[in-house]
Amino acid sequence: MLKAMEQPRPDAKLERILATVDSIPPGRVATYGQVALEAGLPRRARLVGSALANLGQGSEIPWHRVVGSPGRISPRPGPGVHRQRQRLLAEGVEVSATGKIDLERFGWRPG
DNA sequence: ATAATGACTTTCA
DNA sequence: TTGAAAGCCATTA
Repeated sequence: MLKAMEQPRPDAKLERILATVDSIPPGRVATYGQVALEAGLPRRARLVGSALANLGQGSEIPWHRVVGSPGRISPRPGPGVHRQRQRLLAEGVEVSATGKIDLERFGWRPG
């Protein structure tokens, strides 16, 4: 028998991560580490980044609501940073020209 | 199995 | 306050 089909869902973790990101309310932002923690995966901040990087264009996931620990949009190649800033501004989140966000005011607080 | 990589985080100068 | 260095860990090569 082929065990090629019985994959133990490598995506299971990513599913949880994406679900968590999807639960971030509009006008709020969460850090990568925070998302990982909420998804039940402590210390997996980088995995969250990978998951988002893997998203297609047409994804419904609000990836723009995820930022780095200091409340700053994580630098990356491409126009992603700019688009993220635009989307956040459109939601009413104050983003400085350098991509800084006040987590005290716009940080997501689960619970 | 070993090594390199990355949308991260924390620590230290 | 800023920037470099090390720590972390699943995914890829």
